Amino acid sequence: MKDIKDFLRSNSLRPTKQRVLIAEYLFDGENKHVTAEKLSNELNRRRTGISLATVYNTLHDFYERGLLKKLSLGLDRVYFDTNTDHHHHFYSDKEQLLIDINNKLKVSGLPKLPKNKKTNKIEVIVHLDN
Amino acid sequence: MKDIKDFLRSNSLRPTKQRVLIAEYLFDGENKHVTAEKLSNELNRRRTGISLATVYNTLHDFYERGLLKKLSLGLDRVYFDTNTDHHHHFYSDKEQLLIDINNKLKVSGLPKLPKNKKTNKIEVIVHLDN
DNA sequence: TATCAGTTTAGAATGATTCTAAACTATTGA
DNA sequence: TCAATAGTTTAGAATCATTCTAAACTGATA
Ligand SMILES: [Mn+2]
Ligand SMILES: [Mn+2]
Ligand SMILES: [Zn+2]
Ligand SMILES: [Zn+2]
Repeated sequence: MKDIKDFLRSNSLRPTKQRVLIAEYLFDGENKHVTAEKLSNELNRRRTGISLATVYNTLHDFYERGLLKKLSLGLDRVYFDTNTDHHHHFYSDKEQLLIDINNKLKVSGLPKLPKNKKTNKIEVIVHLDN
Repeated sequence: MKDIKDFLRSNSLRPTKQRVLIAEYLFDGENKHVTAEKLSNELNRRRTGISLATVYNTLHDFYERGLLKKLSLGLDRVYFDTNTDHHHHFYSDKEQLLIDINNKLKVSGLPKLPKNKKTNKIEVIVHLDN
């Protein structure tokens, strides 16, 4: 798609066929939470022949351009989030469940910050069971 | 210390000299956030000769007995928290900073839960910069 | 004190991620 | 058009926190 190539170029990324295929999947309109492994599986399902190294490189490139958010919620497995607005999550480690909370959550009652520190962002994770 | 041996026994843990030394350090009255590596370094500083495997085993044993909380905040490194009350954190990945928020935070404006799910706990992480 | 379940330990294994360095390709200026 | 080059892809090695293995050790019990 011409659109996706321009999208990549406008983010200082050469529109290689690998990046085009990955971007087409990730930015198809619906928000996604993917791990490198899950994305790689999906790309294999599509017979793209894209290597796992390229999946990692591309996710990292997109992240550095601000096209993805990076989530480190549980142990050892990084999620990349196509929803780059500030938002929160329902999360279940056991069920590999990750759902956006786009509502305006409000967190009140915070104590004063440590000296010489400023808040970067407030992250709310609603851990689910059952 | 007799107290610590009883404390361990009352939690179905044999008071070996390794566990006694680790418990003495962890439960000395001030709340701590330790990684296996940081705890191992501290124990080496004290010339205890406790192996890293035992540090992992003991942290895990204490966690299973509910004597520690487990925190997976950033990438790849697990923190164990001697504060077992429900609480939140100021956190800086870059500075390895982790400070308890014991105030009664309030989170309001949550949307309805996904079907057939219930909230286990709400975790608030205030990410700090600078 | 003998027995045995529980514990400790060194070292191997695991697994997500990063690194390396060689082959490949999109871009561009002549 | 196309050579030159900077950027990209890739297989496989390396990294590193953590877990596993299985053999040696020890606290509890009778
Ligand atoms: Mn890891
Ligand atoms: Mn790991
Ligand atoms: Zn999200
Ligand atoms: Zn804490």
